[in-house]
Amino acid sequence: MEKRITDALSVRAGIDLDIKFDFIDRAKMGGDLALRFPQLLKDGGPKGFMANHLPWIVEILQGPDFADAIAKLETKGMYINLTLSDAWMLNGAQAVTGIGAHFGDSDALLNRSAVIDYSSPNVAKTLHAGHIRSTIVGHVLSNLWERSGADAFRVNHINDFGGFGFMLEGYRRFGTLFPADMGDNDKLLEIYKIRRSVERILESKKERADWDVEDAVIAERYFSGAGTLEKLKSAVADYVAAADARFRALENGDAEEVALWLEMVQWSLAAFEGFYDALNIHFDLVIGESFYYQAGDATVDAALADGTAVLFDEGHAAADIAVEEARFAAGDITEAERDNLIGRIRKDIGAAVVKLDNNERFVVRRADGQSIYSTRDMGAIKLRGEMFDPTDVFYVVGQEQQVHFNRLFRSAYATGIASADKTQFQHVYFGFYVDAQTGKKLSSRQSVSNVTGMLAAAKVYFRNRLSDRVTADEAELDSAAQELAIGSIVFNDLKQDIKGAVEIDASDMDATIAGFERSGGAYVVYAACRARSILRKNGGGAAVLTGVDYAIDAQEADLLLKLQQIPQKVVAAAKQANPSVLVRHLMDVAAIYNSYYTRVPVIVDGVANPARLAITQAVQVALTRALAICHIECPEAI
RNA sequence: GACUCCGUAGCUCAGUUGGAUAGAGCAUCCGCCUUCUAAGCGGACGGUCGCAGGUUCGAAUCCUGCCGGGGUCGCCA
Repeated sequence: MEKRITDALSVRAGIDLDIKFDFIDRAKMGGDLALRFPQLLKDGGPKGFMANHLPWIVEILQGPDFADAIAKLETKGMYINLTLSDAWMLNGAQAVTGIGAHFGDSDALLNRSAVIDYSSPNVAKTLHAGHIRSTIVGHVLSNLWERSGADAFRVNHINDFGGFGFMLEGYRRFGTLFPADMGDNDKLLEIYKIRRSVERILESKKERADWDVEDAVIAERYFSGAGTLEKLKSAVADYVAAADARFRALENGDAEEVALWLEMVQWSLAAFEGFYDALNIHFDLVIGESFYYQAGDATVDAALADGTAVLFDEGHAAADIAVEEARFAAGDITEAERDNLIGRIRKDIGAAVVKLDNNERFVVRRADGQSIYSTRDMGAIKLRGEMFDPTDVFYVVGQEQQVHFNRLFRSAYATGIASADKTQFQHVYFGFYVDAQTGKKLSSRQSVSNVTGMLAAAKVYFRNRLSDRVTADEAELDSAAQELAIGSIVFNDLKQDIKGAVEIDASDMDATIAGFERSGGAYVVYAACRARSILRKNGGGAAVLTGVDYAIDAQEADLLLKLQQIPQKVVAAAKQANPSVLVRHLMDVAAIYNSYYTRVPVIVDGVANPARLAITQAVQVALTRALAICHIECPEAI
């Protein structure tokens, strides 16, 4: 419809018109569709437009070409409000039902191919709440791109390499000290905990009496005899040196280290699988960052060879320091800033860096020759370019990594491993789960960050709610509860702009899950189930509209127009990398349908009204399919 | 301090890229289950769009400067 109008009016105007179509409310504004013409408005503002352009536009729209679709046309100032015909509305409803399982699909992004990098758990660390967000947002973003016609490649970039020297060394060094009943993966988590505990103590620079109680227990268990800050410091230094040696051996392919590393990675992956199964989310490609190590190293060597990266030596540092001195002398930065920047410049001496504008650097290899995550991220960009030839690459990772990705993307262009003409990179970041009480980010120590616990609690919650109101066998109740649990967590994550924080009440899991339920996921699912219930009662027969003369009312018009907009919303959500664009629209649809359902009976005295049945079929199909794009399944009955 | 995100109703958030009288949900209050599922529906109450300037026929939206909050600050990932 929009295209039809744009084409017809553009021919007459002699230019490609960019028309804004606003969907409006019959009850409030007296129409379905409002037209606005920003280009024609430029000359002379609203008054000029009304004098020079309005008459011919009205003439065309009221002419025979649009008689089938436009029932009424009104002008209000600079707006042209159209009321669409009843027949056009009902045809639209029939079309939605006809498209069925493919409703929501379009070819808007047909020539694009997207790599979506999401979830990215750390081997040997516990999955925290942020991984749920990344996993859900990344998965739904992939769905959105796929359904908009693009190729979407779902990639899980497992962090299986960085810091692994600590694991390899720790596993041997602390092996006899672990509790006897500790499982393999838990040992890895324990090693990480040891490292964090002693780091915290050393950072605090406090003596034994003032150590954090939990940290002190760990330190004493695994570093026996290190009862003073000084002794602990040297014991840890010894551990770090040994860990570095292990990591170097791993990088160099030492058979024994590689074998143990592979075994450890498997322990973690097995633990992650449980989480992905519970969410029913899977990937096209699960590759550890270790896979990209050699490619990354080669990328750095190539960049060093062609001069896009440099071994940052005293000379480079002196030049950069001179720049900062000059900025200080010119009064652009304060003395403290200058000292801070110079400190950082000195720190980078010896490392391989990509020089960026604004006197920034991106370290791509450590001074001691070891790779870091940026090395491997560069390798990943190179190899993915060869594997997928993407037009768009999304990294669905928390907002705390903004600086890293900003520099990574600039470095990718600077070193030529990606071309700005061809590939767009985007860091899709999201807010944290925060404590509802304090507004602060939840720490990984807090129990709610245990993802499997959250899912299990949600399932129990919905299982109890269901058994109160539905009679079904145990298996059906279980699967419905599982779908609602996933659906409500997913919906809660996607209902608002993903940049925002999600509040969790860490002290009360039931209240938290109830909050998820209220956030709207169950509401939308419920609307779809009611529609299905009517269709079931009618015996599943399709609506026959031949010879039906039915006057569409204002609410029906609103509902049907909203359904028609869903495919556009899918595309908009994909392009903006923001699923909430679609989710909010679905909440609107559900609200209108719930009201309609209560107000207007479809089946009276055992006979279904064909037009209302057609509308109900369309709503059922549209909601179910659109929710599926958002990774929310509708149970048969709730 | 630098960078970045945010500030709209008591609370949580929308606001279609500068257009019509700024919208939802929750909370509060009033009504509705003998009628296709009440996880629902109808109604009421509630706003100086952080503050101050500027651009424009027109600003919650764009620009500048303040104020307040979250996050990050790099050879960890």
